Amino acid sequence: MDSVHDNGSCRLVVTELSHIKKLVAQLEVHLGESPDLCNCKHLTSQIFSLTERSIGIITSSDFGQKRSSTDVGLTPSPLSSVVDAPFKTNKKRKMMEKRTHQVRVTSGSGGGESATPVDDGHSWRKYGQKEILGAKHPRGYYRCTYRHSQGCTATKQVQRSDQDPELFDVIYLGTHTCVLRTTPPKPNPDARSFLENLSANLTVKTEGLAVPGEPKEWSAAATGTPFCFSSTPASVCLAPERSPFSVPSTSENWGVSPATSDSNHVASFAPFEAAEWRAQSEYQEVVSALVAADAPPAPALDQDLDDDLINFDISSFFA
DNA sequence: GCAATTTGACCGCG
DNA sequence: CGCGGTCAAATTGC
Repeated sequence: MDSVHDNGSCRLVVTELSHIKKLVAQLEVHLGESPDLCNCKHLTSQIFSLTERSIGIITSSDFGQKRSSTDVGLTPSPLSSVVDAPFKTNKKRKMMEKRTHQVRVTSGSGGGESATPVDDGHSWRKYGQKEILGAKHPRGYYRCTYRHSQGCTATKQVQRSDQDPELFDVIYLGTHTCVLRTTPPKPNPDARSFLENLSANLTVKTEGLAVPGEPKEWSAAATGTPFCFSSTPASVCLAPERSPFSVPSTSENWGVSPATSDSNHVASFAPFEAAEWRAQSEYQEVVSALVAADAPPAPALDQDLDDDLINFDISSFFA
């Protein structure tokens, strides 16, 4: 974990992110000349602020150490960490493993709350919600949709952070024994092509410039593409299948992920299968934020991911 | 009509 | 006894 905070690496990332900022700024200038492209300008500003945030996170050295009172007891470790917490000898109650893990959702356009932190590739069904003492936001309880049909005992709890509305604590309990649907082709079999694809899409979007002002703005964020490079998930986010997310009917989506009951086709990244998740997810988070998808973390990518992906990122992103 | 979500009640642990 | 977790009836959405 400490290795992640290695100074050199951080500096590198910061440098690269700064580079992105510059590029985006340039891009914005260019876009400014074309009235049609104001929507893209909007995107660039989103990218810009996102990048800035990432830099901030990194330079704060603790990677988003912002404390939220609710963190106490939930996530002993910093942002987006996966924690193995051997359960305190509870007799019968939950001898299952517990993994805590924070997820940041960036809704970019300030559209307020977005609906779902991440979809982890499993189908969850909400079975409860509770106000938690001392926490502003209630906690949502989810179990695997296939609990009965396949006897899968996995559950998760999702709670929004008090202070940072974009931060969610997700606690996974137990392991999935259900059969994951056939893993769809990973969005990033190769980071390079992945990003080329991305930039290609960006280009297309620049030209297409579909309906800007639609209520999409919000739904885009809620749609399961929390990281907003676009308001049209299908085009940029490389996970077009994810769009059918139904925003929970509640006005208070605050964060209980929409139980992804319909996420049959979601690019899978299962916290349990992807054992590599650990601390490197700190970088991953930044990376995935930049990449506008939360899917990438596939078992295949290991520690190499950090550096490689970031490098790819920077170089091919706007190239 | 079915499946998913909501929400108050219930239960067990500390 | 309070709090957190789960259950299950009612409600809502597709």
